[in-house]
Order: sequence, then C-alpha cells, then structure tokens
Amino acid sequence: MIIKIEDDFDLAKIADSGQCFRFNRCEGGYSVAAGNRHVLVKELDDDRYDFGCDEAEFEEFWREYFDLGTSYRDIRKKIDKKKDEYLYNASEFGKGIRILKQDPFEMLISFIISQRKNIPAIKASIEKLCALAGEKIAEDTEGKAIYSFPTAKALAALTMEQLSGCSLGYRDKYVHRAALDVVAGAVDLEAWKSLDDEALMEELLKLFGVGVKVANCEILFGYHRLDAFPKDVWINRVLEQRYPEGFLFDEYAPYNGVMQQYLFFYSRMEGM
DNA sequence: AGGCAGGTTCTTA
DNA sequence: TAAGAACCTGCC
Repeated sequence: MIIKIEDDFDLAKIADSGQCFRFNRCEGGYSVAAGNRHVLVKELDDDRYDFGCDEAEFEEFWREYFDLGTSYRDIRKKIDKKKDEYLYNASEFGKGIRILKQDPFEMLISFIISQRKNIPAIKASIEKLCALAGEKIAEDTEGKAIYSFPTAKALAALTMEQLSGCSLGYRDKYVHRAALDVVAGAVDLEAWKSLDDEALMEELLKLFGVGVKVANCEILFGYHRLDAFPKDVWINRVLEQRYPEGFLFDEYAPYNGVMQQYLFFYSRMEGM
C-alpha cells in the first residue's frame, strides 16, 4: 500500500544506523524483517512510500514499527544550533533516522551478539541464527529466503555446536543462557515493560553477558525508551573530543537516545 | 602478521 | 572497588 510520510523518514539512513540488523537494501527497495514479519518498502516521489503489504498489516504492525506516531522533526527542533553546533550538524546529517519499535527479545539477543563485533559481522551471525532456528517467511526480490527471528524456545533448543556455528564466538554461551532464562520464565521481557528505567536496567544487568552498554541498547531499541543513551566506542570518542565540558543531557531529555543516534551515525560516517 | 571490532566477565590487588 | 587480562572470529 502507498502512504505519504511527511516526517523525517530515510530508509537508507535507518538501515545504516546500527539499530537494526535485518534491514537491507535490495533490488527495488529495502527488505525489512522484524520478528516473524517481512515487508519490502520502496521510496516513491513526493514523500510517498510503497509498503509491500495490505493496509490491515500496515496499520496493525508497520505503522507502529516505524514509530510513525512520533515527530522526529519536532525532536530535532530541541537542538539549538548556536548552543550545540556539533549535534546540530549531526542531526542535519542524520535527518531521517527514526528509532524503530523492535521486539525486546530480538534486540536483546542481537545486542548480546554485537559486543566486540562490527556491523557486518553482527548481521552475518544473526542471519545464520535465523536461517538455523527461524522459519522461512518470505523471499526478497533477489530470491533469497528471509527467515523469522527465532523464538526463545527455538533458540534454547539449539546445541552449543549449532550456536557456535553461527560465528557467535564466546558469546554463544550468553545467547544460550538468555534463551533458556526466557523459556524458563526467570526472565520475563514483557512483564519488564512495566518497570521504571532504573529497575529495568537493574534486571537487564543481571543477565549473563549483558553489561551497561548492551542494557542501554535494549532499553532504547527493545523497549523504545528514547532517553536511554548507549555509550560505545564511537560515542565515547565523540564525548571526549567534542564535549569536554559534558553533553547537555538535561536539555535533551527525554530524547537523549535520539541524539545518541545522530551522534553515532555522524561520527561513524565522518570516520572519527 | 598483528591489531581491532558498537563489551563483558574473570582475575587480581 | 578498580584496573587489566582474556575472550571467539573475521577482516583489513
């Protein structure tokens, strides 16, 4: 179905923003996989986009997934060019990025895998994991199969040999344990939605293989709490070099996570 | 060939 | 409590 989107919306930038790992350019548009769903999105002219699904599915799932109820343009307006020129430049450069509303389990596993890996390596691992334990849900325009993200049960059923075959390295035991804990009910990601930020962080940090950085990614991308501010090597370099006096967290609350995305995207492209 | 990649855990003092 | 080492794997 075709829909007009007047707010910030740039598929290429979202695909490259590092928040999602199954969002890829392919012939004729962008292949977007989320949980057990898949859609092909094409950019048309005049702010119009063609989503390869019917209206019911768009309204029921993709509108929410792309967070179309939030104005990222308004969020960008919080940035004062004179007061914070670097962030202003970063936001102009990253204009079009949105924070997707992704599944907490998929994000948790994805960011556990992400540690000490570059983005292509993360994607490769996740793709192998989906092919191994997910179900085929679609084909992209090049005829390549798209698989759902594995359920906790399917992941927990994998042997360690199968897991390490997905190039997880030492993270294989983290993924295994997380899946087991979810299946056993000791970890209830749904129930954690009702926790406040601090309590949620505390629970996440109890997970094997989850430290502060991965927990913040989960809070921002898995729970869509837009104030979470993950600090990775790129962001730390930016904070050190560009904000020796400190970043203006108070100014940007409760949207620091959105600002983090602009900084991350900008710094990575600038090759800082 | 050795170092490093969107960190975290384990060990040691 | 806080540094420092170790950790899988792939890629430059």
